[in-house]
Amino acid sequence: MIQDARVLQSEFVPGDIVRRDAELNAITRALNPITRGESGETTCLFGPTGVGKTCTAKYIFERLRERVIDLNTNYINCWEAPTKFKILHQVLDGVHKTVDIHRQSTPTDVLTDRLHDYDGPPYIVILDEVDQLHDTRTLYDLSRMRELTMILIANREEELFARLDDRVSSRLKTATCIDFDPYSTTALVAILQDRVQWGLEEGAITTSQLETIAETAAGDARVAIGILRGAARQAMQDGGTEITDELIQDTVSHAKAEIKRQTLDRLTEDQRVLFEIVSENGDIAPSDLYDAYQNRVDEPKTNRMVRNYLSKMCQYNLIVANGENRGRTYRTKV
DNA sequence: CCTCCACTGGAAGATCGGGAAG
DNA sequence: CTTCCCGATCTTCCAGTGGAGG
Repeated sequence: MIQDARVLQSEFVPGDIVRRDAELNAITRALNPITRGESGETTCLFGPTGVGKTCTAKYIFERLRERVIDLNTNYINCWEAPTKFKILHQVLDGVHKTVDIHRQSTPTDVLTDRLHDYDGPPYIVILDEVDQLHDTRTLYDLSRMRELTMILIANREEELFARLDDRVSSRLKTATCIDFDPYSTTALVAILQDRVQWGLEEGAITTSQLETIAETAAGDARVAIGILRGAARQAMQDGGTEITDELIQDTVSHAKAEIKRQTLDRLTEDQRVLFEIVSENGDIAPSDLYDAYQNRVDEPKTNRMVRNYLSKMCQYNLIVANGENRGRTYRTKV
């Protein structure tokens, strides 16, 4: 039943991007100087998860590599490497400038110097989830590297720019910013159909089933593709040749649980306890939250550290803080 | 209006952990 | 092995904010 499992992975970069023509054109225009061997404009892609930001950026990568012979590219996820050292290290790694830097104890100055010494062909770096960056001055160091073109990907424009210091934001003033809106149900169906065409045998799934998937995914293509993949995999294990409605229902709830588990896996033990407490209590005041946390953990971190955790989890979209100062309460998102 | 105080988040310094040099 | 150095993490301290209650 499954013809090509690769296209059922949400990370798969399709040969054609469905329904993102305007965005593609804008990015292509910003990066056009690269085809002449110059560096392109810094480009920022904003939008919620699963709207095709990463996919579109990677697609552009591929197209540019076809047209430009001398080009270095690199994809960095700032969630996985949020510190200045790791980011700079990975950027240098993309142009093989790190052979002699193994130790963590290399001062970041050494890395910055080496960035500035780079005089190779144009170099494009995608910084995904850039709002997870610990030290936004890292962006300043990167923006001073002349041959480097940055594609920055983040959830919300305001939140990213609010965290930048003046030097960085003035550098990014001229950046091309592109907002990605959530997909409509019909757009999601079109995306799924594209994948189904390459990935599944004919007749394996109906259009109305794709619509069901698209509706539950609520604009998030990653979720939609995840459900499709799960249903196809299960149908194959069951030895069927088509996907039934019940199977879709099962997979939908399964997929939701899976996504939640993955986000929670990215948290530390202390953060997970905090998340549990918040989700058990609905709306909870900061002091009550900290008391509960102290009771539940053997070696509680300080109140200040807990506040760091909470603001981090707000950034991760796991919880929301309502109100300022005294009136603040926390609750889980969604 | 004024004072109190729970809460936030910046800054600075302490501590941890890992890799390298001696 | 010890010592040193780095980034990362955590604590300590504190100024600023704004709602509650006199």
